[in-house]
Order: sequence, then C-alpha cells, then structure tokens
Amino acid sequence: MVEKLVEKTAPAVQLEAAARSKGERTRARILDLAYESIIVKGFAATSIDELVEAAGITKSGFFYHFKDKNDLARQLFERFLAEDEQIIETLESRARELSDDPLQSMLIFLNLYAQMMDDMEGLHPGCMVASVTYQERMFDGELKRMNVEYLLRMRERFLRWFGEIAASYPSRVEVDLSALADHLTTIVEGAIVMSKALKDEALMGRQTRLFRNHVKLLFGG
Amino acid sequence: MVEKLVEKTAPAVQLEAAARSKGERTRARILDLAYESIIVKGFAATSIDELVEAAGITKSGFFYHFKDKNDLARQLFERFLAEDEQIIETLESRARELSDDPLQSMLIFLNLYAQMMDDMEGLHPGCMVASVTYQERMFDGELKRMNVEYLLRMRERFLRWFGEIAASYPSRVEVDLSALADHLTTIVEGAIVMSKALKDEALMGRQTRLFRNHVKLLFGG
DNA sequence: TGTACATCAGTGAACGCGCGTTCACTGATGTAC
DNA sequence: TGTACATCAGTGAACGCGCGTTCACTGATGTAC
Repeated sequence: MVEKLVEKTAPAVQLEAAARSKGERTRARILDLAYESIIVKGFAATSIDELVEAAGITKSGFFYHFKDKNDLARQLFERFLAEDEQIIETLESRARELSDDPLQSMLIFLNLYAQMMDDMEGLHPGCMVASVTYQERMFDGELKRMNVEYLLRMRERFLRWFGEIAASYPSRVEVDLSALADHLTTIVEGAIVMSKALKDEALMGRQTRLFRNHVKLLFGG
Repeated sequence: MVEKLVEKTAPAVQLEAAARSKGERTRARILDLAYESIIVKGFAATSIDELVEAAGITKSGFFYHFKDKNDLARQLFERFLAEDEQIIETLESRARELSDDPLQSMLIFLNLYAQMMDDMEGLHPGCMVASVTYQERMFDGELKRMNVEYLLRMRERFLRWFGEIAASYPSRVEVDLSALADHLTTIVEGAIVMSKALKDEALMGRQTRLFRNHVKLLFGG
C-alpha cells in the first residue's frame, strides 16, 4: 500500500513533460533539467547555457519560454511546492482513512512520510525552500513570499492536527503546539542539509522517525 | 551565569580583529565583513568588490591576503567551525560542572544552548554548514571535507553523551542513539533555514527546547 | 647613528571570461475565407 | 482545395557588465651591519 503511494507521487515531475503542445513539452523539459541541476549545484550555479544545451535548444529559445532567470525560479518553485503539498495531502488523507483517531493517523502519516523519504534519493522539494532561503538576494520578493506562505500553510495543517490530538490526549509535558507544528518541517529541512553534506540518504528517514517517537512519547500511552 | 557565557562567546568574532600587525587586522576585518555578508546574501552573492570597499582597501589588497575566493571561504569556515565548537565545548563543560548526572547535565546544556540562541540574532555558525552544502559546486573538496568532519565530531560528542545517559536510564522506547546524536544538529540546521525564511528569531530557541523535551520524555522519569 | 637591503601591505590598471539579456529574423504549423 | 495571414517555437549574433584574477610597481616599516 505504501509502494503504490510512492510510485504514484514520485514521477509526477516527469509526468507533466508529456504535455500538449511542442512548446509546453520543451518548457517542461527545461524545468525538469533545472530542477535536477538546482538540487545538485544550487540555483546560482545553474547556468542557462547548460540548461539549453541539455535541452537541445539555443539560449534564445529559453527566453522564448521564460521572461528571465527569475521567472524560471518562480515557475520551478510554484511547481514543486504544489507537488510537495499534494504528496503531503495524499499521505494525510490516506493516514486519516486508516484510522479515525488523530494520534494514530498522525503516527501512520509519519511512517508513510519516512518510508517515502527512504525511497526517494535526495530529490525532496524541501531543497527548494532551503535554496531560496540561502540565496536570498538572487530571488525577487515574490519567491520569498511564496516560500513564507508555503511554510505557514504547513504550520496550519499540522497545528490543526496536533490540536485534535491534544484534545483527545493530554500531553505528558506542556508543549507549544505551534512550535511542534513547525518541528517536522524544521527536521526535514535540517535533514536535507545533513544528508546532502554527509551523503547519507537514509538520514532523512531516520530523523523523521525520531520525530514520530517524540510525538508518540508526548501523547501516547 | 548564562549571561556571562553568552557575552563571553558572542563577540569572539570581533575580538580577533584587535590582533597584532596591521595586515592581520585588515585580514580579520575582511573576514568579519565577509561573514556578515555571507549570512545575509550567501557566499556566491558576496562579491570581492563590496568586501574591499567596505574594508577600505583595493581589490588587489584582498589578493595579498587571500590566494583566491575559495581561500576566503576556507579561512572563514575554519574560523567559524572552531568558534562554534568552542561554544559547544564551553556549554558542555559548564553543564557537566553543574551536575554529575549525564541526563541532568544534558538538560542543562540544552537549556544553555537554547538561551544562547535566543540571544544571538541569526548569527549562527551553522549557517556556514548549510551555505557550503547548498552551493556545493562553488567550493572545493577541502571545504566539503572540513564540513563532514565537523558534523562527525558533533555526532561523536553527542553519541558519547547519550551513551552515558542510556547506561544510567533505560529509554522509554527503543531509540537509535546515533540518529539521536545527529538530531540536535539536524534541528539546528533546519531551524536556521526556517527562522531565516520566516524572519522569526525566536524560532531557533523554541525548536531546540522541543528537542530538550524529547530527551526528557525519552529518558526522564 | 647612518646606510643598505628585505619584507610588509598594499595600489592601479588591465584582462578575459561567462553569464544574462536583447533583437531582428525565420521555418513550421494552424486558421479563415 | 488553394491562398493569405497569424501564431508558434524557436535561431544566430551581438552586447554589456560584473566578477575573479594577474602583474608590475610602490611607499612604509623593520632588520643587519
């Protein structure tokens, strides 16, 4: 059941490449290439030259599809945040289906999430968040705004969920639910940095499972 | 007692600027300026031009002190990793003095660490780790090696400590001690990204305190 | 105490390269009558 | 079914700018005799 989920969500990136018109297809191809390159070398170090060479068009062809380099960043960001949220959404509703209890479904969700991380090697959309954050000056205000709103939506989602949990289960110690809602995102962002630095792909799953333990200890019996 | 610690460690950066010779002083000044700029805009976006203008010398003066831009990165990294480890070292020995019990001293340490984060606005050396990681191609192999070794030393330190704790206190659930040792670093790295993105300086302290709660729940009575 | 030399801490001008961006032009495909 | 025009999806060449880097040169400070 988990495998199905993963297989359904993972190639969503490439799926878009089989789009309608010829123009749409090359545009999607450029986005795919840019994504992979950005994850490896960062946005600033990803040159338009190399993208168009890999895509098999000329530089001017790039500017037919994108207003400028910032526009590429914006389109990428839009696409991957949406994708990431859809994955989370899918995992949440799957977990909610499997249990009516908010704590149980959260624990299931965290298991699904950790397993998903085990399966995808280094290609996490959270990379984009850190990328944008760490190269602040490169991006325009809209990018940063999108970034903040994404993080706040994540906070909202988990805050609601932990609110439900706290309503049914007294927490063993006093806890700041907002901070707890941010905690998973924090751990995932940190784990991306760590796993890239240490070249340890299993790290993200392990760190996520620690959060699961934390939640279990906090509310569980 | 905490205030003293913080005041002693925080301006350690500037302290070095009051060094011996004239050359040493400008070199230190460049490093200070580079550090602040890197935190705000990243390494790639920090131009030598702006550094030398702020330092009041010419570009060639820069190349008298640094072989090339990578050399600047290397010196910066060296300096801030050392500084960071010294802070951790100080906080650990302070915490160890205040209690013989490994769990108690860990909890004291985490309190001291969280308080330190409350006090310093966004100027955390962990920024350098994420910076290096997110702009892989910009830096040479030596930088990456230093980065990895730093992370492994951190892992060692906390693994030993949690080992002591686990020897005295049975953990409430089974736990991967290595992953737990990485967990603090992971959370701090993630919190840096989050607090920068959300412009919320209190976030780092809050996230660190969540880890403290986790440890307390895991081993505490 | 003065002279000779060496090192320190830079200056100033120039270079070359890559990168993002522009602009006039073009062949292929689609649409209207 | 053929012609006229419009849009699509690019090409090719050039530009300008910033950035890292080099290199020959220099005034100030330190050291040896």
